[in-house]
Amino acid sequence: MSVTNPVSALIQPLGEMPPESVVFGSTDAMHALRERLAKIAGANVPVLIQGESGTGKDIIARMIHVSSPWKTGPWVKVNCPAIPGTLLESELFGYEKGAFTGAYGSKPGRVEMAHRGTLFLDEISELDMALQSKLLQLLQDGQFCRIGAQEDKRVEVRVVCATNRKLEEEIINGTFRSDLFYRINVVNLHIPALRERSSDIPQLVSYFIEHYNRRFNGRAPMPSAELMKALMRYHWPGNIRELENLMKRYVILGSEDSISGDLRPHEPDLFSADIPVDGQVSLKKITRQAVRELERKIILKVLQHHHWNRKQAAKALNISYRALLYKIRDAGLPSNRTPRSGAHEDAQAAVNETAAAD
Amino acid sequence: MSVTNPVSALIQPLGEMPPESVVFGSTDAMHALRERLAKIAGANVPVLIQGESGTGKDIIARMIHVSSPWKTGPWVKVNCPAIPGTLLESELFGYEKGAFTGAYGSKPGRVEMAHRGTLFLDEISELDMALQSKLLQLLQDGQFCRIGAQEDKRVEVRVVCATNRKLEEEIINGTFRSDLFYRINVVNLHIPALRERSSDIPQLVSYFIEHYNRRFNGRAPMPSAELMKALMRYHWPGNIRELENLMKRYVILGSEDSISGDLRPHEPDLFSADIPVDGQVSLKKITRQAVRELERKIILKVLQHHHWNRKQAAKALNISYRALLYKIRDAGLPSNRTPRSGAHEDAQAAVNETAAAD
DNA sequence: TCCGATTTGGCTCTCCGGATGCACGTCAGT
DNA sequence: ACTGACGTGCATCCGGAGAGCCAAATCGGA
Repeated sequence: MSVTNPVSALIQPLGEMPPESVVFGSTDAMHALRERLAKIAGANVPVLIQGESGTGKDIIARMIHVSSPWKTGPWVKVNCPAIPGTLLESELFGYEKGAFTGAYGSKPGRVEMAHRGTLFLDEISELDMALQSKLLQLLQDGQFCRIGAQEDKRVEVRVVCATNRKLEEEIINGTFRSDLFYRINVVNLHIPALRERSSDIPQLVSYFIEHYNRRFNGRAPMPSAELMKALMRYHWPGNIRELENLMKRYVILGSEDSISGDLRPHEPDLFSADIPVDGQVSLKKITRQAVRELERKIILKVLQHHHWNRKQAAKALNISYRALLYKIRDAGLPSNRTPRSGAHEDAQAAVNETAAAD
Repeated sequence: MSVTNPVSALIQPLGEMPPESVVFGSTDAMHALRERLAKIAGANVPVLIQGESGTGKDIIARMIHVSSPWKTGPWVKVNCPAIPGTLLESELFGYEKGAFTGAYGSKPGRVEMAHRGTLFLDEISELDMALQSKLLQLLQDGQFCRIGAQEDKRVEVRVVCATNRKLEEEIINGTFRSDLFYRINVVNLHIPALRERSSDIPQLVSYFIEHYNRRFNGRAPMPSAELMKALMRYHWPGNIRELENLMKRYVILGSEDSISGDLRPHEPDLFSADIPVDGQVSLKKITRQAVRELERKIILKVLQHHHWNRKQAAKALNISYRALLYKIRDAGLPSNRTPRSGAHEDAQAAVNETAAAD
């Protein structure tokens, strides 16, 4: 999982991908995933890949590409959060001369570049509303429009999206369009977290050690049984990427001690709202958390209903304006929001276009 | 003008539209809708289409267009929320050279492009007030004015609007002009949600399966009776679009298991974040209620785990013994004593009995 | 039957988090 | 410049949660 510059490097070195057996391991869930992938690769339908950060979503996406009929076509990856709002649109859809100050020439967007190939949108949850709409149109009828252009263009692209968040929640929060979700969620690949398939860890470990031994001319031996056990017990918040980096360090430093310190055991999950009968769990904290959560949902809903007019919302909620602000703040909701359409700040970027949704 | 181009794209492959029988199904409400549509298509009056997201408002709108006398004219669709505020105006009405910085040339708007054709405004509730006014003028006397232009222009367009919100409420909220509403609401087509016409689902399912079998060279059989029942029970928040995508997935993946997981029945969440949109229902009350509910569950569980020993339970919950008693009381939990040798005719025992004992 | 332990309810008192009102500054539209 | 909505800081106030105390009820055991 070479982390390259998110946007450049269009045609990525596919050769660096680890062999299939390593990617998938031997867990049931991953077997199912592999089969599913084989089935869907050939059909030109959008794919949504969901999985925690570091689970290798980009590798899966690339595998979809190379096993599809468009494998000879371009492979274009766009890492959405890496590009600030306004630029992302021009990056994706391109622009015509004079579309905005500084646009002296015209430029094709990534979407066009991906014609007859695969367009991979990483972290799609980060797209702002306006771009979501444009993307939706692209998915609905294969059309899009450069910024500042008069007419629509038509492309054929296979779209693969990835995210590490639960889009369902984003929809409830109002930060993701539900119609876009239904559109990209035709096929859903959920990649389990590494800790959920710890039986694959030995295989991965040996692969990485071998790989880095070769690359660094190392002689690091297989880890001891105890260390392997520790590796399997660890909960890997960074998933495979973390494992890979740890193995890299192990090979370079060459001693087990140098990494065993990082494997501190399973910290107590503070957010498990469930009712852990066993240990002491302050009821206060749980209820507090729950109240926050609930308030957040309600406030969000009411605010949306009132077009983010806080005064009205506060009145509707029967709390003081000031209190609502408090709650909004510590609910982590956007504290500055232009009233409509969710699109803020960019004065003049996005132009044009029908985009879909009914 | 280059109108033809954008519009060429807009003259969409209507061939891809499902046959009428599928769009409408056999529900009474949809029959009525079809008749109504036939009646109004020919008259040059504005139409307002209301229906949840994904119910196929755009298809209906297109059907209006193709069955109207202007079917040879352009079909122009504008998705309002896709375009941030200021730009939408130039997009809709066009601008003259020099109207604002960056306007080096003049540009016709979508309204002009739709001359002698149909203009479809999707999600019209997202229009801001200023544009609502301009649109109102257009509807009233067929005139509009490019940004920066001196004189008005005149066009003949059939205007069709769609929204998934209740405009009546928007009016009350002051976010939609009532006069515009009356103007576009001359004919009102309300499209029922899919869940409200579940008897159409089998027909739709078979249509989609056939369609996608053909497109993907699939061999997916009709779903089993149980699956069909599940499909009809599901509440389809994404309406037809969701159904379509689910069927797509079914055809591609080829197994019922691959989709049955998505049909989980309408679970009302742990403590649902429901209602408050309607009237002003205080937030406090709701949260209070929710907290009670949650506390009740937790306390019950902890108590059971501790064999109804309140002292231990209180300690486990990190609250004072006394406080636990309070909570137990106003959670309506059995406040009786060791239920063992009940020489006591407690009204509400019922619960514990067997539980305690040791 | 009596004594101590445990449980429970009722009653205050205190304390703190959250809610409020007010003042002031900012920003955008007019 | 004026207005209205929004954001922030500050002093204040309120109510509910918690703690402490006491009395009554009940049980176990002698």
